[in-house]
Amino acid sequence: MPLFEQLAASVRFDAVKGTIRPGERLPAAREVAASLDINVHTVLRAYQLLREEGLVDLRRGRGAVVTDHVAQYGELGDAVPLLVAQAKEVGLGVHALTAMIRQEYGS
Amino acid sequence: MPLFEQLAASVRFDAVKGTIRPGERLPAAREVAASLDINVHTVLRAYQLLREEGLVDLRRGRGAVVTDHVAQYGELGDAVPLLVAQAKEVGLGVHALTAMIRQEYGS
DNA sequence: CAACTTGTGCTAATTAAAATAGAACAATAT
DNA sequence: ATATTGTTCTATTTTAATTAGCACAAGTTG
Repeated sequence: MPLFEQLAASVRFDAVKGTIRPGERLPAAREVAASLDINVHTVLRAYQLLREEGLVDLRRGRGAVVTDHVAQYGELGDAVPLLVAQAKEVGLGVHALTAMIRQEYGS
Repeated sequence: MPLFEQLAASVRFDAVKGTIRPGERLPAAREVAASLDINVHTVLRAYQLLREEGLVDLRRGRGAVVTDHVAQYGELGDAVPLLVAQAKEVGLGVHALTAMIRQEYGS
C-alpha cells in the first residue's frame, strides 16, 4: 500500500471513528512531513486525494479543512467493521476482500 | 490495479458467484497467458496469490484446482454487494472504501 | 517406459509508479 | 508587511510490476 494512500486512509479512519469533525483543520503538510520524516509532496498528494473525495477543503494559507461530508463517512462506521469481521472469520485475506470490492464496484 | 491482481480478482469474483466449483480446474497458466497476450509469470503470480488464500491447489502437471474453500467465498456474496451499494449511495469512491477496509483490518 | 503437460525456480531487462528533492510562486491569515 | 500554506514545476532516485527466456521437477497420459 503506497505511502500517500496510507496517509489518506488514516484520515478516513479518523473520519469514520468521529475523531475529526467538520471545520476542523488537518496539520499542515510541511508539519506532517517533518514529523513523519517523509516528503512534503507525498503528504500533499494524500491531501489532494482526500479533496477529490470531498472529505477536505484545500486552500493556501489556511490548510486542509474537513468538510461536512465527513458525516457520511460515519454512516459506514458500522458496516465496514462488520464485513471485515465476517471476512476474517472465513479466513479471507485483506487484499482478497478489497479486490472483491473493486470487482463489485466495476460491475 | 496490478494485472496479476486483476486476474486473481476475476477468479474470486467467479468463486463468489458460484461459477467455479470445488475440484474444477482453472485453465493452464500458459494457456491464459497466450489468450490474453500477457506473460506467463504474471498469470502464475495471480495463481500463487490464490493459493496463498487457499482458494486453489497448485501442482505441476495437473494445474490449478479449486479447493473446498470456495464455499466460504460464497457466504460473502451478499455482504459485499450490500456494502458497495451503501458506499456508492454516500458517494464514497472505490479506493476510499478499500482503504478504509485495509485500515480496519490492521486495527 | 516415453512423451507431454504444467507449475517452479532462476536471472535479467524493461517499464511504470511512487517517493524524494529543491525551488519559485500565489493565496490566505495574522 | 510578514509568515503560513497549498500549488506548480522540473529532475532524480527508488521500488514494484511486467516481460523474457531458459532449465527443471512433478505430475498426467498413451
